[in-house]
Amino acid sequence: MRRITIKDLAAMLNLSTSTISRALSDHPDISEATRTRVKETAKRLNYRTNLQARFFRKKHSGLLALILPEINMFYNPSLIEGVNAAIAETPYSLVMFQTNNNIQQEREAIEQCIRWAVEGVMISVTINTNKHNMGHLEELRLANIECLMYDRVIPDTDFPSLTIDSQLAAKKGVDILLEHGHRKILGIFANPSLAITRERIKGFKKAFQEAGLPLNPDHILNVAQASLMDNILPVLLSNNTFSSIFTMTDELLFFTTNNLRKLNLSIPDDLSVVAISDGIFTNHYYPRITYIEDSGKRMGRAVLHQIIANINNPSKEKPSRLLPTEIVWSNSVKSVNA
Amino acid sequence: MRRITIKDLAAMLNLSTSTISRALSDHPDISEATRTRVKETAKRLNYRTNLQARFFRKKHSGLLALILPEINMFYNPSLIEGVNAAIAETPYSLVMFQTNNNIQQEREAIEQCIRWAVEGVMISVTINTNKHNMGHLEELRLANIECLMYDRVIPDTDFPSLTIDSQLAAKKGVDILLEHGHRKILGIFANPSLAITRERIKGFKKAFQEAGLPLNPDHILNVAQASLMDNILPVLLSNNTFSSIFTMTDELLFFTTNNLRKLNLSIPDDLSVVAISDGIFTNHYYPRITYIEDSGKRMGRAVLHQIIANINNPSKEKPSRLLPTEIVWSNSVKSVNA
DNA sequence: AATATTAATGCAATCGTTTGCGGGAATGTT
DNA sequence: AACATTCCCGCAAACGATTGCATTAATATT
Repeated sequence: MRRITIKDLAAMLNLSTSTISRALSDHPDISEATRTRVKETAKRLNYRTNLQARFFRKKHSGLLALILPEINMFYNPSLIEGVNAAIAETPYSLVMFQTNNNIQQEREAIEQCIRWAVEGVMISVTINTNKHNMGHLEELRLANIECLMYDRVIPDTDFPSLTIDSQLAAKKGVDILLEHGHRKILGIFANPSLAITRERIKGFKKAFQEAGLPLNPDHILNVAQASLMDNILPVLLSNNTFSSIFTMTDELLFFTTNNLRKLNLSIPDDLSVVAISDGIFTNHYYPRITYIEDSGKRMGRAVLHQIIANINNPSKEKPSRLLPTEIVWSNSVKSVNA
Repeated sequence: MRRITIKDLAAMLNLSTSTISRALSDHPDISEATRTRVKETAKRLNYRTNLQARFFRKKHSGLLALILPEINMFYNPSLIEGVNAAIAETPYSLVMFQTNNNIQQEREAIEQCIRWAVEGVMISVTINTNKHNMGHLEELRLANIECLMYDRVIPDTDFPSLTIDSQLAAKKGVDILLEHGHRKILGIFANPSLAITRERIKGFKKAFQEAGLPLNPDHILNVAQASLMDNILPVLLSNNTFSSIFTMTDELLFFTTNNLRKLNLSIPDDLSVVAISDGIFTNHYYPRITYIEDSGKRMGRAVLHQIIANINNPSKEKPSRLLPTEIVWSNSVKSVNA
């Protein structure tokens, strides 16, 4: 049973394919009468336009690509959800690629994007991608494909990007702790090769600086892999007398809470905790944690809308944007004497 | 700067497009000399085959669709990861749709699949999809598109499906508790309109039955939404004297651990716990939980390989398969006197 | 040397849809 | 009545790649 095509409809109705095509897309040239006649038999025969053929002829693909480095429990799921929710209201479809933080896989994903002639690429780069090995991103520009970096971005390039205002978010979080009298704050950060890590560390430092307080650089912990915290944190917490912890992501927060539980330390009685969080984990976890919201879902929506906007403004300047963040309060912060 | 096409190469090398095409795909008709000549200039000019055009001509799309009802922290992320990992080794690309457990969105997703002429659809249906409203799935069959249900499947249809052996997995989990002397076991299950829920409940019951033990039906808890547990569980646990808990998913386990923490009940001293789990959460959470592994990543891989196998065997029978499960031991189960 | 065989390439149609252009019939205008 | 418009529709090319078949040139066979 072959697929019904416009030709079939044309033959069946003694019309030309052009008339069928125009009738189906409500072209004013076609009379009301034949228009409904065409549409009815199209429906009756279960005709569906072949998007592959349509986009091929129209010289665009109707495809948007989402490239992500990895998928864990946090952030990326809600980002995917946001992208999917937003794309459903557009004529585009989403193709997905995962790079496993492997730059070679990232190159291949981008090759596929070019071959597919996707109209836009939303990419969160691998942990190893930087200014000096991003030739594959340049290929996108050469191929005239819009590229928008989100979350894990490479700063100071002429590719547009979309992230939260990481620096300010971190500062806000630390400010909360400082305002509650905390001075010995352990800052837990991800891999420093990530720009967002560096930005959030900057915010951490800035909070101390603007408060006119000294910062012990040993109080900044960088963990390349969150699971390493299970080794580091018990030692660190027993050798020091931190009164509070700030984590730059949900994943780090998760491992932090695990370790506090293991060490029989409770929040906020033994330690106050603030995090930058997507909000999903923090809104379900007990005890509730005060967090600076970095909603993956919102980011997903924003990224999708932005890339479509960029596609529709091929000439205009495409600036990088920083999304603002809000504090979501809970009881994970206790006041202490400064 | 237009995209380089085969025509461009042909003109440039004074060859026909057919020769270019064949040279690029190593057709034996083409001499070694011109073959390398073509490939070199193709590389030099940064030529990339237009997949849209190729697949259009070849009458297949090179697209596989993944349809999922929702994306939460658990299971689906690792399923997506598994699918992505496996598809990377194939010539296919992945398009994704999310239905938000809305059957209308599911219909639209399937419409898109047909329009795109995807070659296979991997679908976990919405909570509302059942034998009597699955007409949209029949459309796939009419369109000659392979369809494979996974995880949330509709049983007793002639669509092939892939799930774990839910009944056996649940039985295994409960057996562990029974063997450790537990008799008052709280079974926590998801929405009973899901086939996997019903299967797992069957397994729960079967464990008691085969052990020749009575089962109090009140000990089976069905929660439509996991977050509702925050209201139900405290009451249930204070009105009863359960010695252990079995949860059928990670999400239910997560809310369970939350509530135990809130109630100051510890695992396994106050309550033993066993779950069916993807393994990601359970391998990072403290305290560790003994679980029956239902790895989303493995499922993702299996689903992808299965649908490709089905595509390549259009005529053959396509049976539904049940994946086996293994127990992963931890210290979340304490022996009690029966 | 005539014929058969093989090797290398080109011709042209094709996939399903869109679209610029042109044309005939009906209607409107003077 | 002659002309200009408007309305509806068809013709045919095009998008980029693939492929059955034809064609030419080179080589082998007798």
